[in-house]
Amino acid sequence: MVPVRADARRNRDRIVEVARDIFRSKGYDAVSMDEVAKAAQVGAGTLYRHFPTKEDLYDAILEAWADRVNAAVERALSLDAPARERLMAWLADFAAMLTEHRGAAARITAALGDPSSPFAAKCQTYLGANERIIEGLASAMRPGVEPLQISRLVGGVAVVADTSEMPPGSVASMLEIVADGLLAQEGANLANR
Amino acid sequence: MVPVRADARRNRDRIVEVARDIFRSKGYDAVSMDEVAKAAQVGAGTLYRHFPTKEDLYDAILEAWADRVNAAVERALSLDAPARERLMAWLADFAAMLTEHRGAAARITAALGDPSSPFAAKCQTYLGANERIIEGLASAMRPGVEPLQISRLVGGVAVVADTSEMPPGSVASMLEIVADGLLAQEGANLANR
DNA sequence: TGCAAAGCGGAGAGAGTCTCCGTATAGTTC
DNA sequence: GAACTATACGGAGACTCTCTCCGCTTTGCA
Repeated sequence: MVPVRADARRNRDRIVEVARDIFRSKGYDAVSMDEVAKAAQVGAGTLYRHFPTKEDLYDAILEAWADRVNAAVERALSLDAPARERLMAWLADFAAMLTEHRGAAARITAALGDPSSPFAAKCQTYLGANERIIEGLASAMRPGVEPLQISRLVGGVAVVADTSEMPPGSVASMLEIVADGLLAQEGANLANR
Repeated sequence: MVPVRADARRNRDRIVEVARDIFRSKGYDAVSMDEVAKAAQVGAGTLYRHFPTKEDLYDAILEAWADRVNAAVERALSLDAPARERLMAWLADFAAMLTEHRGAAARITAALGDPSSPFAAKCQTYLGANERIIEGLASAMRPGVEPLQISRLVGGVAVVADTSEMPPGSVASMLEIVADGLLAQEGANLANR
């Protein structure tokens, strides 16, 4: 086992903690690495040794994310409500988590199909969550829907919400359209075909 | 009326022409303004006098866009086919136009609610097109759908498609889900509620 | 206490966007 | 067609951001 020097661990922890606050208050794109280094009182070299890219740093900040995603799935599935309402609960929770830090939704969603991304582990969590949703609501779900599709649809809505200064409620109404699409049964709209 | 010097007009036209090719081959983000200036054989100062920002330059490149958007609407509405098919024709055309230049979908979609954006005029075209679609397919359309909602949903799908290296067909299947959501009638999924 | 090995930090390379301002030229006036 | 002025040109460089290199410092073990 490789020993980790105490100063290294201390610096790493302080960087993550400080960076989390800065990202939350200013958004991903508006934060420079120099700014993080200064705030954490380390040199740029130190920052970059711990986190080779800005995305790696962001990935470390999202450490606890997986747990929250899984909790949201369980919460939605365990609701005593119709399938549509449970689906909406999940979609809304997930979109909210994606837009928690400005600029994050686009990066995470873009990484969905890229195993080499620093966010690959987060994406697996995300895809797994949607897999659970599809299983849990199987009887009501549109036939043939895949986790990747739901992930991308909600990701797309989240990206737009993130970059558009939308009034509250707008996101929800867009998600309702997506939800209805995801629940559409064959022949449900036969009259329109 | 303010006279326009011949050299100025010549340069402006050449810049737009050259830039269109470069953006098409490399994508918005991968092109630097210096590169455009060099290719158009003008100095950086000249480029920036004609187009104060990179987005202004891009806006000029999209000059003929409005016509194509409107043509796509007319084409979709005039199809002799069920509403769902006509809606899909439009959504697919529009998503394709948005992803024509890599990086453009995100910028145009983000500008939808921002009247001060250089793309404001393009956004009006886009919103107007969706207004026509809603009117044209009114009887089949989900009650209460607004142009801004469709614009953002398709924009979201386009952004994801643009940043994700998706296999052909994936975009279409996501748009089908959106289309079904947009056509969902009250009570259509009653069994799930 | 001594000494590798690991870690630190900041100057600066490289890439962008965009500005400033001295120079050149188009178009008008006589 | 020469002189003049408003307009346009061009490129050096200011500023910002990500990320690297390498001489110096600190840690933890013997």
